[in-house]
Amino acid sequence: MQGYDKHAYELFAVTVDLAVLTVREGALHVLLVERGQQPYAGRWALPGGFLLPDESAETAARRELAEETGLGDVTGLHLGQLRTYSEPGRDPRMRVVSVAFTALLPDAPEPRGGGDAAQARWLPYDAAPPLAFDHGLILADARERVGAQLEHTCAATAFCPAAFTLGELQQVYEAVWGSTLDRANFRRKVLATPGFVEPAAGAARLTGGRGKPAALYRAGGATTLHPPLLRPSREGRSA
Amino acid sequence: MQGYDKHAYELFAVTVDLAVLTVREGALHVLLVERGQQPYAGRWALPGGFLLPDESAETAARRELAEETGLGDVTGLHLGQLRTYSEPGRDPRMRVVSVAFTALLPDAPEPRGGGDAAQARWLPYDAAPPLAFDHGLILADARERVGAQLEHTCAATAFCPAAFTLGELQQVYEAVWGSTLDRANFRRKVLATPGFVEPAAGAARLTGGRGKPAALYRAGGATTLHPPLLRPSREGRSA
DNA sequence: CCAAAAGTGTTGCGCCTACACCCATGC
DNA sequence: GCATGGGTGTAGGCGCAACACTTTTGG
Repeated sequence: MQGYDKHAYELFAVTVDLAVLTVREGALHVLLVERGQQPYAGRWALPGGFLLPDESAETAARRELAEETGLGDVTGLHLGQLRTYSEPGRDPRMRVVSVAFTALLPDAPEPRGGGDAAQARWLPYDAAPPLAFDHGLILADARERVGAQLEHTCAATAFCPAAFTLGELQQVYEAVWGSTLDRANFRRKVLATPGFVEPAAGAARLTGGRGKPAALYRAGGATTLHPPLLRPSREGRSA
Repeated sequence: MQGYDKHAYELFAVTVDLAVLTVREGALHVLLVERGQQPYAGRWALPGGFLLPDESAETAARRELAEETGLGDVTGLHLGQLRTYSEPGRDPRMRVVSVAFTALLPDAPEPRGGGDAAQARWLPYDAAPPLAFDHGLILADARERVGAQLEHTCAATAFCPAAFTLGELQQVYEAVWGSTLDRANFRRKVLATPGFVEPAAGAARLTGGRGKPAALYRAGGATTLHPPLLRPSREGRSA
C-alpha cells in the first residue's frame, strides 16, 4: 500500500455476505433468501449486500441483517468476520470482493423477506439446497468456524435466549457439532468455567413437557473458555 | 448480493497487507518497509499493495511478497488470511479496503527493498516502531492469530528450514508465545503427534557450538494437531 | 574435568470419560 | 407406577507438568 498513482490500481465492488445461524428445536438452522433475479434466479443464497461508501464491513453486515430480517438490535447478537472471498469469477456478472460474516441468533423470529429477495426463510442446515455463487463454500466455512468458536469461547450463549437451561445450551453444542455429549460432564464443565453462565433468578422451567423443571441461567461476563471445551475426536485418539 | 442496479453500489480500492513473520536467533521478526511518500512518509509499514483486476487476494499476496522480498516460490511458505480491515478513514487519502494476510517464512534472507518503498528490513517484533495506518493493529492481530495457530496446527514447521532440530522447533514456539517451555515435555508432545515431524536422513547437527549434536527432522504430512499443544495459561487455572 | 545441549525416566496431580444413581414432574 | 428430563456421585485412565538423570560433544 505504498503507491498512490491514480492509474496503478483498479476499483472493485465490495459486498458482505452473512451466514446467519440459529438453533431451533435442537437443529442448526441457517437464514437463506431466494433470489428474485438473474443470475441464479430462484436459487437460494446467503443474505447480504453492497458496502456503502461510509460504512465498515461490520456496519454493513448489521445493516443488511436488519434490512433482510427485521432484526435491528437483537440483544446478544454475535457477529464475527469469517473471511474474504475474492476469487475472480465467483460472480458471473462482475468482479465482486465479498467479506463474509457469521451471525449467531437466539431462537429465530421469522424473517420478513424484504428487499429484492423473493423470500427469506430459516432452513435446517442439513436440508439446505445448493446455493448460488460460492455461498455453499461460505456456509460450510461458517459452520466449521462456529464449531471451533464453541470450543474456545462463550459464543454458544449467543444462540440462547436471555434465560436458558443447561439442557438448551447443550443442544446448541450438539446441533453445531453434530455429536452427542454426556450431560453430566457437560454441566460440570460449564459450571466450572467462571463467567460462562450465571444463575438467573426466576422459577425453573419445563423443557420437554415432562421431567424435572430445569434451573435457569444467563450468559456470564467471560468471553473465552479456560480450559477449552473440546468436541469429541474427529478421529482416533493421539496414541 | 441480490441487486445489480448499476447505481446501487460504490466501488472501492482493495489492497492486501502482509504480516510476514520469521524466527531469527530465537526472536520473532517481522518484515517492514519504510514508506517513501506521503502519507506517513518515513514511517514503517507492512508490505502490501493493490489488488489487480484478475487476481484473488491470495494471488496478490504471493505476488507482493515476491516483489518486495524477492522470495518467489519459497518451499514451505505458509500464507493465511487474517481478516479484512474496512473502517472508513483508515487511509487518510481515500477509501481503501484491505485484506490482511499472515505469512510465515523459514530463516530469513535479507529482503531487497524493491518497489516504491525506501527500504525493506527484518525488525524484531518487540522493537518494532509505531507503524503507518492501522498496521500496528494488523500486526498485533497477526501475532495473536499465529500464536493460536501454533496450538492447533503444524504451522510452526513453516518457520523452520527443510531440516531442523527439535530445539529449533521449540524456539519457534517460545518466540511466538513469549514464554519458555519444558524441553522434555515438548519433545514428547511433538513426537507423539503422528505426522507432525518425521526423522530426516543425515548427520546430526550442532546448534550452539557446544553440546550433543541434535537429530534432524523434517515437516510431516499432518496439518492439524490432535491433541492440541496448548500454550501456558494466560491466567490462573480454571479452578 | 567442566559447560552446554540433547535425550530419557519417573512421579504425582488433575481433568475428563464413562457410567450408575437419586430427584421431580406429567401422564 | 412409569417415562422423561434434571441433577449428583464416583472409579479408572490418560495427559501433562515438574522435576532428576544420562549422554555426547567442545573447550
